[in-house]
Amino acid sequence: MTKHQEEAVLSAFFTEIGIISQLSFKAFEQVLPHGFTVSQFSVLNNLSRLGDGKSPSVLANAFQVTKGAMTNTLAKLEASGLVEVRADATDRRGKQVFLTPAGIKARTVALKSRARLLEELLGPFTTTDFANATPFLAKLRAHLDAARD
Amino acid sequence: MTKHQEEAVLSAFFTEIGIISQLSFKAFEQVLPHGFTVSQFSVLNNLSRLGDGKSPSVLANAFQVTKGAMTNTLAKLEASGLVEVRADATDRRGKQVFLTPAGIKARTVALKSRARLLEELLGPFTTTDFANATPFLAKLRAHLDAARD
DNA sequence: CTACTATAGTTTAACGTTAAACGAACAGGA
DNA sequence: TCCTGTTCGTTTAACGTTAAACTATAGTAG
Repeated sequence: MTKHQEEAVLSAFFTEIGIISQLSFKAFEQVLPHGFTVSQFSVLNNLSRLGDGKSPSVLANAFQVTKGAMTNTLAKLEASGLVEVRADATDRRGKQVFLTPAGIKARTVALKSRARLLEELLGPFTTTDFANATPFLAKLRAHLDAARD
Repeated sequence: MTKHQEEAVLSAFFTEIGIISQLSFKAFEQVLPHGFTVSQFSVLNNLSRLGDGKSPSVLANAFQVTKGAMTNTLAKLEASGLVEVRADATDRRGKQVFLTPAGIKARTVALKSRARLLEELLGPFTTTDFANATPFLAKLRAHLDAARD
């Protein structure tokens, strides 16, 4: 295989990845309640799955987003009453983010929408198709994450 | 496999896709000459590979982007002298986009940067790994593309 | 204690994008 | 010819994001 052909293979791979990412992201966003973004859902989901009380900067790190972006996302969530941001008692610079009952409810509703969407995205494929494809992607993601300077 | 587990499989797959897309996109952008965006490169590359003289709306469609976004991208490319936008003689509403010599050169330079980057992204994997993963992704992409209402 | 450095969160300007409204030009049927 | 609807490209406001500057607090070495 020539250098040029190898390049074409990688290029095709990343092109497909990019398009799938864009299409699935948009599809998810369209299924969410109006004005509710994927970022906001992701924060809610993270707090619910992994526990709340996290600081904004920890969340920003988890989602590979700047602190400014997280300030914005949390402000929206707080304005919607889905999250409560309290001062950190042990570090007066810091804050802690907690889910409200409304936030928990909003998350479960969004989760159901996502479940319906995923079923739709499944299309002619089987769960096994996706399960088979994932390990390589996970390894690749880990490599890219580590190689990021 | 329970409904919940199936959901987790799909969710994990799309999560990996999203992260890989974001990381590789950013890596590519960082490697491009300053002020040169991936969108701009993509247009140049499309015109070079598939022939120029295309209209802005055809390009907007090809990249799944609004016409307004393409207006913006083409304005930047034209301001940099990488592209020439001419009125369409047969349809006075339309325009046609042509590569300039500088545009062709800029594309080949960017292409070399991309080749170096792809080699880096290859990491511990082989070209075959990517080649094996691509067909499923391509089929999935086609499905998502078709299912998009 | 005093500096110095680092970290938490906010704010600002800039960017690329979308959605929607718009004028101009085309296409088809009455 | 006129009407109706469609398409082309641009413009505008709004959005979410980044990068960078900034304030306030914390940690640490002298």
